[in-house]
Amino acid sequence: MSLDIIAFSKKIGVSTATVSRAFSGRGRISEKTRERVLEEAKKLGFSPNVHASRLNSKRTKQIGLYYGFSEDPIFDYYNMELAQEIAKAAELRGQAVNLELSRSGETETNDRLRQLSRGGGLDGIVLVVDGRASGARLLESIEGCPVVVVTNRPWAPIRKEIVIELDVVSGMSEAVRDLAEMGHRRIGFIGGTGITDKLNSFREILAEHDLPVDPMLIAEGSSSFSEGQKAFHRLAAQRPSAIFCATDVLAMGALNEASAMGMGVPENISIVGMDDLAFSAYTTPSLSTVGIPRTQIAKTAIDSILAQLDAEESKTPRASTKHVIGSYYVPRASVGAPAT
Amino acid sequence: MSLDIIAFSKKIGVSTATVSRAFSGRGRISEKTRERVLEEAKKLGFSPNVHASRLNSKRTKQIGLYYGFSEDPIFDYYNMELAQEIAKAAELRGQAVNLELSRSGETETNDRLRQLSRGGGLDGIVLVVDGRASGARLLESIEGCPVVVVTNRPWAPIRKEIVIELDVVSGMSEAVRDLAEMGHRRIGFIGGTGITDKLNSFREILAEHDLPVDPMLIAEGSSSFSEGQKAFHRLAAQRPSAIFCATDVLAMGALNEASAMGMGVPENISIVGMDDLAFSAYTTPSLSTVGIPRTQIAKTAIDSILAQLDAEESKTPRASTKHVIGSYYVPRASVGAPAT
DNA sequence: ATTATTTGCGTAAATGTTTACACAAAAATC
DNA sequence: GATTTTTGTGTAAACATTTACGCAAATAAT
Repeated sequence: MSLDIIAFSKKIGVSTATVSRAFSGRGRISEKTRERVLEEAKKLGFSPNVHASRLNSKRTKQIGLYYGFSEDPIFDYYNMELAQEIAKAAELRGQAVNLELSRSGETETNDRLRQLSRGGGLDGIVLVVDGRASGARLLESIEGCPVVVVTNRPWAPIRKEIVIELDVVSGMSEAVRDLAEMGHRRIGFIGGTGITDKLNSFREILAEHDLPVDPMLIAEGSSSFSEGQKAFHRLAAQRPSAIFCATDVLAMGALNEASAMGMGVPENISIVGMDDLAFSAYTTPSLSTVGIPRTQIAKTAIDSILAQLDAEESKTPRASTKHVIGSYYVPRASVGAPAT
Repeated sequence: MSLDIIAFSKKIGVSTATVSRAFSGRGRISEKTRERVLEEAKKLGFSPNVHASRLNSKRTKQIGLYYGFSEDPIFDYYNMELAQEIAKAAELRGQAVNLELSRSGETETNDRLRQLSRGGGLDGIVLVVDGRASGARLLESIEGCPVVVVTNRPWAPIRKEIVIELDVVSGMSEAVRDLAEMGHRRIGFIGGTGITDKLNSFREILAEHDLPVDPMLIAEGSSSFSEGQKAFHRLAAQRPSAIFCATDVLAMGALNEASAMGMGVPENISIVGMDDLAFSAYTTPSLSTVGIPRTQIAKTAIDSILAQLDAEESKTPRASTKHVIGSYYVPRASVGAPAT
């Protein structure tokens, strides 16, 4: 069918080695020959077969992106935006991204990860997890290629993995300080299941600002839009002056319900979200939110993988490394001074 | 490093052929041996090398997803949601998705596509394009693997490609009919560059409903949120009773500006978007919108590729095929009867 | 019980590259 | 001008599988 390297090299009168060198850029080859080979290749329609190529040179130029969540497979806006950044960062380093959403069950995901990591198909794996336990089990299925674990929970190293720990506290602190300085005293919290960490951080931060932690001002549930509506409805009865939501989508639910209840935002109540989704700038009023620099997460992840590959090649011993990425606060129109 | 098939097969006392058959499921092998091999593999930590495997069996189980846009590389919410659906559909068929966002320039994208398609690294390519010209050029770089072109413009076959043409007219018609029946007469349009097709369709549909097409009620620009705000501001001065936006993001800009101008939606003005993003249900008020079934696009795309591969294998002659996928209307809170 | 068919497995020849090694020609050094 | 070094290219051995083919054992047909 399509030309192979032997036929092609014969046709243009050089050896396969020369052709290989022309394409890979590795090895010694004169600039003139190189150009001629590439030109002829374009003319005759030859491209080297990637599988044969990868069978030898170990790098595959592919990075796998996996989401291992303790609950149902989620691929929400936050993760979509993160995936996009990772794809961009990978591309800048000449890597393609192999995207696989969560498999049906944990066993399947484990099998798949084992297969992929050991099979040599990937230069590295970026594993985004939310829970410690399930994440750890997934990690154990990965063997023989660098892994970066992106997590929002504290993570003690299991193997030699690279950990990117997302720290929401810094951004939340900024947000709470902002609210406190405006005079807010009764600040509520709408959380989602599995994100009790955020709630704990919230409590601590309130305490630091000498603000009361009223259990009646705390709602937990899933992190869906409708949950945001319901939770807001419950909490509003307690007359908080501001509400902190664990995700932007929850915050949008809250915004929506506020409007339905005839409460003006921010005149009657201030609302803060978390995630800094692109969309959070598009709500009415635009949503104040706490975000984690996704571009930085992505860049760190990809760079770490490539660095680890290089280290492996030069036989440098490696140990688990941790990067902690902080968060920031974006004040927007959904926050204002409390009604007096 | 990790076990190869020769060492592994020797260790468990079978031939490499048997191991290969156990993993692939192809060829003749007794259930008992098969199970034993797989079990031992798990125990000893063996997984077949994917590159060596793919070098022989032609299928790679990877489908490439590319966005070829005439303008700057865009990977907006709409395309993210589409990508997600494609990844899901692929996964159901045991395919992984190789995601590459647009390269910096068209030449680079072309080279990359040529390399990937001829290199044998992909079972097929899904090419999402917005313009006819650039899409056609990209398509010409693809050789030697099935392609599905997803387009919202009329597309005449170039090679033997499969075309998925998205038809927004059906959904827009529904929407306009709904507005007309409610009594709307002055309906405006906010479009984006490169989507004059939608505007043309809009004009035709209005004409069908004997509604006037007032050029003062038509705004064109980019399809960003801020453009939506600006365009709404201009159009509102002309007192339309409803506005049709070419994308949901434009519509969100419109919603935002309406609120800023103190106009109630839908009491003073109705707003309809297009894309049916998940987020459009989360706005305040929730956004009526016209969508195209993304799940169906994705399923059609993946199935078409696999069908084409099968056809190739059995040497069935193939011709270009076109699937036209219609749109639907989702009425929500942003639409109501016009003020009398 | 004999023959025909099917089943299970091993042997060995692809698969299409890369790269270590060898070697001549060209360039640099003395 | 002779020797050393560098450069450019070719030869052939990996790389780790799959699969066509062959053959014995097991099963089915007569």
